[in-house]
Formats: sequence, structure tokens, C-alpha cells
Amino acid sequence: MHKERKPTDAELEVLQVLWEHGPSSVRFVNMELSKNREVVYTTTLKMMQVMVDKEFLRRDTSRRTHLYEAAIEEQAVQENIVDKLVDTVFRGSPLKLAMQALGHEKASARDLAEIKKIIEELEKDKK
Amino acid sequence: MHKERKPTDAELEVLQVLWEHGPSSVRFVNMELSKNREVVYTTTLKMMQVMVDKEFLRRDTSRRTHLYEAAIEEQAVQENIVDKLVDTVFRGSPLKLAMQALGHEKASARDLAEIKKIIEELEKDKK
DNA sequence: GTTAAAGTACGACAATTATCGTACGTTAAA
DNA sequence: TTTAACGTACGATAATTGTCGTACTTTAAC
Repeated sequence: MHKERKPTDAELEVLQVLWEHGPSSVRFVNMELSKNREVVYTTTLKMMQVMVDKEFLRRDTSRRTHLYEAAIEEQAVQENIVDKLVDTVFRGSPLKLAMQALGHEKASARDLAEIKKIIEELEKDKK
Repeated sequence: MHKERKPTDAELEVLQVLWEHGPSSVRFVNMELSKNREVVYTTTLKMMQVMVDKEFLRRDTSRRTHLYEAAIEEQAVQENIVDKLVDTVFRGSPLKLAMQALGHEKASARDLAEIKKIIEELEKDKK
């Protein structure tokens, strides 16, 4: 039994696929990963088996082709990572992180309008 | 000679100290790290030597007590990490990341006001 | 000049990560 | 019923990380 730890980068890639597509076979996950880079099938398999051991994934072995699904919530992982990031890279300032994200090239005008609305909501809550 | 790679978590801790305080001795960095957790002096020393090899740090050996300074910019590291994070954890959406950051417990009312201003600036630029 | 303190150098280590090959079982088609 | 395709299991491995002990050097105080 392993302790709850933070997924590695490669593990996050696997989780992304499962969060997006729901329960999937190793074959399918491997296909998805292969869109970005070369990965041997058994590498993905082994990794997902390890992730079951770490309790990052659950699997259904009732059929020959096992189905894996994420056992941790996307939202929770995002929170963990952001919290740690704020501490270790942004000197404790979520503001700096948000600014960096919004300065990101992919942030669109619509994103900006969207987040302004969210901020106004948050401001109401804080009052 | 090493390839340019992303600093590890422990390396980020060291970088944080140097970004904040400028060129420092191993002793000083070790003191700072020890505020958070127990670290043996030679562990910090070894790590910083490795970081010099990786070209994350530069050092001045002209005096007995060597002085180390960050060889990579805080801003650049923040950008790298945010870019990667957007891709691997937020499905390519900087907006989601910003929202998560602002929902962060430490985000204050002043932060929110601040970022609203910044958004308005960004919106002007995009026009 | 001896000695204690403070410094650097560096080898060794366990744990983790990411990777792949090989063995082996199951299915289905020819 | 052979065989090829597809699946899981799992050992081995190289690289990296974080850790620390030990050896050696320099400085300065006595």
C-alpha cells in the first residue's frame, strides 16, 4: 500500500485522458498518449498498473480487456497543484499566478470577460 | 554539460531563497530552508553544487565562502511552469487556472480588485 | 604551531520514475 | 486445431532525486 502522493507528470497525462473520456482500456489511453509522443504499449500498461497500486486509478477486471478509471478528482488535483505552486513558485501570491495565467498567450478576450464576472461574484461573497 | 530542464521541487526551494535575497552562501540558504523543514547542511550544499552543474545557479568561488546566485529568471521559470500546467492539468485553459488561483483561500479582496484592473489593461491591449 | 570551527568535495545510497522486453494466457478466425 | 492477434504480468534497468557521511582544506583564535 502506498501513501497518497502527487501524480508525476507522466501520470497526469494518463489522468487527463481518463478525466476527459471516462473509463478506458490501456489500448485507448496509449493511443491518446501516442498523439503527442511515442509510447510503447507496455510502458503505458505498466504505468497504469502502478497507478492502481498508488490508488490513483481503479480498474474493472471483469472482462478480458480491463477498464481503468480515475480514482481521484480532477478538481482536487488541480487544487493541490495550485496550492503547492503558489507556495513554491509564486511566493505565496495567488494573484501573481492568476496574472501569469491571464497573460498566457492562449487567454482570449472572452476568457478575460469571463473572469471579470467571476471576480465580481467572488467580491460579493467576501462582503 | 546538462540539458536545460525544469527545476525539481527541492531546487525550486533553493531558487526561491536566492530570488528573494540575492547572492547567498550555502549556510544562509540552508538556514532559510531549515525554517520550513529539517535539512542537513551538506544536503543543501550538494544540491546547490548539482544546480551549478545544471546551470540553474552560478557561483563566485573567489572567497572561501562561495556565493551562489540564480542563473535563471524567476519570471521565466514561472512562465514555463504555468505553460506546462495549463497543458497538463487544466486542459489547455488558462482561464480555469486563473479561476482556481483566485478561488485560493489566500486570495484577498485587494487581490481581486487588483486583478480586475489588470484585466481591463489586457482588454485594452487586445483591442 | 595546535586546535577548533567552518568551509568545500565527493562518493554512496535508497527510492522513485519512466521505460521496455519477454513470458504467458485467451480469443477468434482460418 | 493451429496460429496470429491481443491482452496482462512482471522483471530489469538507467536516470534522477534527495539524502548524508566522511575526508580534506582553510581560517582564525589561543
